[in-house]
Amino acid sequence: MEERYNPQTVEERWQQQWAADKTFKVTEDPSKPKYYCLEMFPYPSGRIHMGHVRNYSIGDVVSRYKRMRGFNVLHPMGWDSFGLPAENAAIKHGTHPSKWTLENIDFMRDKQLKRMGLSYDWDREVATCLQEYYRWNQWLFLKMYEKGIAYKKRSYVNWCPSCSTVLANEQVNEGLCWRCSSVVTHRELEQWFFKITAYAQELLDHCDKLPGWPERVLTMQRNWLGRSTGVEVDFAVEGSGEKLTIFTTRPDTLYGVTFMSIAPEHPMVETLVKGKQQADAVRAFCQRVMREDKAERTDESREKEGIFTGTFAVNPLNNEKVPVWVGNFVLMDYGTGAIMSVPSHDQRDFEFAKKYGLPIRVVIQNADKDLDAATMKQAYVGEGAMISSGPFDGTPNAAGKDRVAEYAEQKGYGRRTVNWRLRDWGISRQRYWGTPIPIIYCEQCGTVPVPEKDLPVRLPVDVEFTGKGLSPLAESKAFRETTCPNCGGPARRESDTMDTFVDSSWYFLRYCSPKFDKAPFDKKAAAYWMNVDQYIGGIEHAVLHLLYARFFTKVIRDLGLFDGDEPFKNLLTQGMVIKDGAKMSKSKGNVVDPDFIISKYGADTARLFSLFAAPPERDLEWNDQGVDGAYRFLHRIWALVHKFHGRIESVKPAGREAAGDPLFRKTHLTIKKVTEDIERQFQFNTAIAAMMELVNEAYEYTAKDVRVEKLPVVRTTLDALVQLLAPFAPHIAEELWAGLGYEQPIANAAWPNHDPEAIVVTEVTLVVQVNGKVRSKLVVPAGLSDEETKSAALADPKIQELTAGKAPKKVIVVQGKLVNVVV
RNA sequence: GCGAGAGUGGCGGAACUGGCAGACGCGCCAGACUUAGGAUCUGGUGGGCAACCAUGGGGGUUCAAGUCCCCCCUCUCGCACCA
Repeated sequence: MEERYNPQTVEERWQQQWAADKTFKVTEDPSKPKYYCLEMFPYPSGRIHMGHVRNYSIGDVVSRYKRMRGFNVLHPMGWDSFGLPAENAAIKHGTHPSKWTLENIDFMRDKQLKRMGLSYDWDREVATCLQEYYRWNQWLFLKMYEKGIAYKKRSYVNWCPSCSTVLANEQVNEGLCWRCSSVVTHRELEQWFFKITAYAQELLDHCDKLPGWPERVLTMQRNWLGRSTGVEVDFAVEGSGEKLTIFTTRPDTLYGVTFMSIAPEHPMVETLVKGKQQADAVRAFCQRVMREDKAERTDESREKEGIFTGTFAVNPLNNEKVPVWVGNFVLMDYGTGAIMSVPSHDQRDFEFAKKYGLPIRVVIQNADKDLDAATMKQAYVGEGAMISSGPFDGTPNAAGKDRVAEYAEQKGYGRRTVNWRLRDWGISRQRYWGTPIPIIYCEQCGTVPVPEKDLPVRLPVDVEFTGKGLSPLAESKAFRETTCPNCGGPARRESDTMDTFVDSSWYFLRYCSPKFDKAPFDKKAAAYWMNVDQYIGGIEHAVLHLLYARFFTKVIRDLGLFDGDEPFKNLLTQGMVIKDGAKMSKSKGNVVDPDFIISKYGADTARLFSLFAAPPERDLEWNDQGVDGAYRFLHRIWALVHKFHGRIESVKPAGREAAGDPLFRKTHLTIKKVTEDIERQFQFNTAIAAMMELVNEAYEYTAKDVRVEKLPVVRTTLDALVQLLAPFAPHIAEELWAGLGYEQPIANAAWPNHDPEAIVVTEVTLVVQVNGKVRSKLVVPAGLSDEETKSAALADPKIQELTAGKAPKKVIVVQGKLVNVVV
């Protein structure tokens, strides 16, 4: 054993050893409890960043800890390797996306992740851009197509002009592209969708069955799903046989309707304006609104505008004629794209009515009975009794909702419905570097799925990357032109690729049997390993990846491939790594390079600091001097072990006879504390602090020469310390373990248990308060009764002096801790 | 606006069912060893001379409040014309 800790040599040695021994290779073993620990796999951008270091350090502690506790731990890693940056690099530098991506993967695996000493089973590595993986995307797509879950439709979609592709709703934030923050526009296109809405109710219900998920993620998912119940009501359009159907959550206000509003995209616009004098003005209005980009369109502060179509519709409840308007705030893709407007009880309608001089009628009266349409300053949205509502007058509006709904259903012009904010997932991408959608268009046979035997539809390599015009696939004649699998006639391939979120929606299943070639995964292997016991990743995927993965799991279940409803039992969302109060970014110049830290201090220090500086869920403020502290701590442990190296290997650890020895006691307390901190929501920061305390105490204990009879205690302490350290700083732990004379790697050693007998106390320090203020402390034997404790406290001279002989009003005793004398 | 989370020394953060606020680390101060120290070790370190005062602010409950209750302020994140 070297005198001084040298992380570079130690780390290299053990990384090679683990690789040579295949220490972390696992197979299904029914005799052992399994544990599946997973960190979100990275996009191979070329370099890992501190967020990755933190993410994988957390996962590695969990995995190594569970291993030491006797679990058969599946801990895999792979690459989310389809995506735009590869294609952009191709356009800019002329490197093929495949070359760029595979080189990045090699670099990140061999030069970065492997240098971190992570306990992955590298034999299970997957890369989504390889046909061995993406063929199963295509296979799943075909199964979903058969079941009607994958379908094509023409609709208005989000278009990012910078990425030149369509985006799903989840991928637009405040009107901006999630990836490049460009302003998103609208386009009417024919696109492939996954019917995630068919699973909306189940996705919502199962939110209640995920107690291991952070509440805020579940809240975000519930909000995103956005279930609302209401009623659809048909209004007859005057002068035509057609009807206009609206959706409302407030059927209790149906008698207050004074006009209607429809979306500019509504298919009935043309019918409504036909032959009217304002027809051209309405068409122009619709055109203008539809040209607006998503950010403008959904800006809440935007002025509400509208235009009368010239046509009236009839409210079926009271047979009143109300004008039909087109409103710029009405959304085509929510509800029916048409709404009834009740200015008295809806703030938006109120403002709209005031602006255009439309009538206002109160139909819910408040408790003070002072609502008056003529004097109202804003809509009244509270509770009250229904008025001016025909047969429903006097009904409390809450009950009225149901009564009106029922009435409308009976009369045949209304029905109760559920509406979701969630839209179907648009998965077509007009880009090259993704999974080709396995569909062929035949002039004769129409849309024909690629037969399963013809999978995979491979991405052609010989395409051009110009960054202009259509995507490379659409421009490639060789790819596009094909024959119909049905009739053999000329046909054209679908040239869109799948959203890369498809890839990450089931990769956790692929890890269970990554080489399986008969199906996406081996059902038996998945039955053994699934679910993921602990999933760890960033909060930014709260409603993207995490929702899609839940959806896919249910679809895969319904395809009969897997028995389970949910993929991830427990979810840990780690905080960001920040520096100088801001997220690390090139533009701010506050990026800390993991390679630099690892080269300078070693991976163990990098891991230790990223776990020590904050609890995992919170943001972590990077501090270069804090890293020095972690480094110093490892040096201190090294020096401690080295001090006894050579004369302790043959010493047996202390047994119960050592009870009462302060270091022995502290050692067992530390085992208890570290174990509890890991079990209790992964409080790694306090677990490490506890180890530091033990080291400090061991330094004190061994400052002078240690007598021979105390060596067993020292042995116990050093053994435990190294075992506890092993999941956090595995390389140095291996080296020290060997230094203590062990021949088997600590990666396979057992986690220590604390001995309850060893932490029993014989004396306690009693805090004595007078009127709630600490006035004295005294050491008393443990296990005193309340009465004995009280006497001991009152006998204390300091307390006697303060109470001045007066009898206390009251004495509170907290056994073994505290006495409060109230005078 | 709605929802969630947070506010504790110079800094990152501890404090489990209410029971010694500030564990542990950084930084800082002093000392030791040193030609030297940005290495290492030892000690000290919330404020105040003190009584005392201190967990965003103000009330309250309690023998006792960072922790429980009420009101308010600030910050972060998510959602936000969803009818």
